[in-house]
Parts: sequence; C-alpha cells; structure tokens
Amino acid sequence: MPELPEVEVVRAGLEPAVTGARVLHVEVLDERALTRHDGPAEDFAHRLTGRTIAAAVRRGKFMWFPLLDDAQPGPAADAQPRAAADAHPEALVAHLGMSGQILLGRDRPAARHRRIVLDVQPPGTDRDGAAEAPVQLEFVDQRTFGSMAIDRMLPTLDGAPAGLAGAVDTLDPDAAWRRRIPFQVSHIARDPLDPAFDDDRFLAAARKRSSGIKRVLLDQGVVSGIGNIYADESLWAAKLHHDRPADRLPRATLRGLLDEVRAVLRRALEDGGTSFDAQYVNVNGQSGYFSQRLAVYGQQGQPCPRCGTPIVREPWMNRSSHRCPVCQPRPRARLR
DNA sequence: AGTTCCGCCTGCATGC
DNA sequence: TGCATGCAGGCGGAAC
Repeated sequence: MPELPEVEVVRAGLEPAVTGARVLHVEVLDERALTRHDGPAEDFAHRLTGRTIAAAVRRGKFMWFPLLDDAQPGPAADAQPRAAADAHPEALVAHLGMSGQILLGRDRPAARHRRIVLDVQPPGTDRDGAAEAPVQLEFVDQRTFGSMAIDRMLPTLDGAPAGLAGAVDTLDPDAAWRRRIPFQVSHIARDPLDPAFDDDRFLAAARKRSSGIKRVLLDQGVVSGIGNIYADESLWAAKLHHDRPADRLPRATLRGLLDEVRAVLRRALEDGGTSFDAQYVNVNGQSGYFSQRLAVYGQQGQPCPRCGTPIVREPWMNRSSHRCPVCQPRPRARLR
C-alpha cells in the first residue's frame, strides 16, 4: 500500500491495537521480508519477542514502532536497568514497498503471501477485568519489495518529533522516542503533512535540481510520501508538466504545487486511500475510495475534469505519467 | 554531489 | 490454448 495516504491508513489502523502491546510471538515465514534487517530471522525474532510497543509512527511511506526497554528477552533481562537499555533504543521498522499489507485480526484465513506474523498482547482489560484477547499482525507482501526490520534509533537532527504518532502525541508528547528516528529512515525527508515540514527548505532544495519537477516530488530525500499516483495528481492540480525543470520554476509556482500536494494527500486520506484492487487495503482488508476521484492517474482517454481534453498516459522513467495535454503542456525545448 | 539506470519480485493484462 | 512481453502504487545502490 504504497503512498503516504495508504500508509497512514495502515498506521492509524494499527495504532489502537499495538500501542502499549507486548509482542508474544514472532514468526518469519519468508526471510526476504527481512532484507532491511541486519541479521538472520532468529535475530529479528529474538530482539522483538517480549518487547512492548510504545506507539505507531510514520514519516512519508515508512512506519516504525518504538520498542520500550522494559522487557528485554533473555535471563539477565530482569536485572537490566532501564537507563542502560535506553542507551540503545530500537524500533520495529516497516515499509510496504509496492504490494505490502499489514492485516489485523484473529482467525483470519491465511493470506497467500504471508511473510511475517506477530502475535501481540494489548495492554487493556475488558469489562470483566480479564486481559484482552491477543491480536495477530500479518505482514503480507506479494512482490517482497516491502520489509520489516529491527533498527536502532538516532536523535532527530532538528530536535522535532520524528513523525506522526497519532493520539499518543497528545498523551505523551515528551516521550524519548518522539525525537528519535530509525537509522534507516534518517535520510528520508519529512512529509508535507508533518507540522515540522520546512516549506522554505523544500523550495531551496527543489530550486537546486535541474531535473524535472516530478522527479523532485518523487525524491524521498527532498520531500517524502509522494509516489507516482499523487505526483501525477498534484501536477495536474497545479497545471504543471512533469518535465518542467525544477530549478526554473518560480518560487510562487513551487509554493502553489506544495499546496496542491497537501490538498491531494488530505483528500485521499479522507477517502481511506487509493485502491484499484484487493492489494491496497487497510488493516481490516477494506479498500479506500480515492480512485473514484482521480483526475489523471489511470484515466487515459477519459476527459480532463477541468477542460474535457482526453487524458494521456506516456512512458516516463521506465514507468508512466498521466496528464492533460492542454492544462499541462510540454515545456518548450529551450526550457527543458 | 546530482542524476540516471538497474535490479529486486510476483501476478496480471495484452498480443501473437 | 500457450507463450512472450510489458507493466504495476518503491527503494537502494552502482555507475556516470
């Protein structure tokens, strides 16, 4: 479930189930789901089993689950002082790649491409005071471009919260994990919905790039969370051709584009993300509805919602770009 | 350092 | 019908 809105739908769906939950059991069915983990499956399982998840956090298309230090596995764990463990903070990191899903539940029929299964114990009790039933998290991924990993956490460079943590933000804004980011996410820029996103910094970075503006939108080191769908949708909304050189776009144009990016991402989020098939679903296996509002992505041959001209789909960087040939004319040769 | 290309995978639609 | 080809919402690393 690739781009920001789809990943946020998953993060928000996981949040109530995993916050404060303890990992009871880890099962790795396919080691290819651990390509970002520095070690074998046994190491992944060992470092995760028994740990308590503090929250569900997201930056761009990356999610992570900070692990508390209270329950390190192993015989010496009980004697380990909290401060010592806290010197090596860790998180479970998840990236969905092109086709990853995280499904929540119990008694769910086994999905075809199950890669990792986590059993977690939520912290609460039911009305009778009994412990809540354990919950199963299934990491399902057809193409195995997604992955999970245990990674160390570093302080954020700007000192701001590392990403969006949902309701926990208001409950525990000063927790140490808020201002730490997994090492493998540290090179990813903040996303445009992050309150700490620096618009001027984005404008400055974009204006240093000679490549086309779509390439810049897709560069997760400049701005994160945008993929092929929302890049095309945002460029249509801003009436920009994808090959317009970023360094020749006026600042006001870039500001306008950033506004459109935010509007598109927010609208997609309201609709539960974009789903074309059963591949892109929330933690309960349900589809989002934003595909019904797409102006250009996958709409080749359909009329442009603004001017009625048929939308075209063109090869671009070994992928495709969709645009309105009238609203988004190709830049003149000397501007390319 | 910025930019571009390629490989990593499986499944599906298309065309011959 | 079978088979080859191309394409799919992403990322990181190599090569220029």
